[in-house]
Amino acid sequence: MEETPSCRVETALEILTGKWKPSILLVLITHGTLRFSELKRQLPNITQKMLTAQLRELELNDIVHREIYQEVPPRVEYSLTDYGRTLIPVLDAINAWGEQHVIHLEQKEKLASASQ
Amino acid sequence: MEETPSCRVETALEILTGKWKPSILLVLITHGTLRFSELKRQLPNITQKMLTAQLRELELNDIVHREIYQEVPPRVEYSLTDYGRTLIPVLDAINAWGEQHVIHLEQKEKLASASQ
DNA sequence: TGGTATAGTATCCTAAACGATACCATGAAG
DNA sequence: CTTCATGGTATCGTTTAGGATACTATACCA
Repeated sequence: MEETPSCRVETALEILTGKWKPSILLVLITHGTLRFSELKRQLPNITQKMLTAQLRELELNDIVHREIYQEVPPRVEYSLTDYGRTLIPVLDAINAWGEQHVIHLEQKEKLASASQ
Repeated sequence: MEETPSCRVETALEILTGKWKPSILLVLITHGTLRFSELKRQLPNITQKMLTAQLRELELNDIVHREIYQEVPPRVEYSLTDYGRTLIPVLDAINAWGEQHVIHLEQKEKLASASQ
């Protein structure tokens, strides 16, 4: 456990990467509190197993709060923690870069096909 | 190819993730131009295969420039492109969040062991 | 008595990422 | 004519991520 910049970047990226974590976070950011089944409805192709697993990891890192209501059938609600909300600017920065990267790649394509 | 925020975030994250890409980028940011062997020296545990593969991907995405000199033994130099440098603020944001996240987790640990 | 809803686990399988190791081409230096 | 350095490929095996599917507990409702 050294304290290099690349180690810190990797620590942060661990939280954001995985096939589903960005989508889960964005759904929670835009919808606030959601129960498990609602979350699943917003992510049409995720399996129950993956949704559970990713939520557990986010919970372990204090990003997501899990509230269980003792009812039958069960009700479990997920939301961002205050701490989790500190990720929003980071996601925004990544989103902004990704947005213009798509444009950058399109222009590169155009140049490549024009020069043929 | 839809244009959702989560798709853009994932596009950007594809470039940053992988076991070695953050380290490679940070080495190139701090050292400027490096030849293959120097890059490898800075990343003690990477295999030649992985270094080559990751550099090729970064090159494809226009992040890294590869300059071949026709000499024997071969000389190949890698550096960030101008475009690649636009990633630096993003990496900085991720790094800053990762830095305080390490602290956050330590404090959580402390609280957990104190309450036992 | 049996079906329904919710939020999961458990088990097995595939595909992709990653790693270890061996090999290759070139020309200069000895 | 052999050796060395560089910047790679090729091949194989392992490990991890992710997916498909089946199963579970609980209480209510018909």
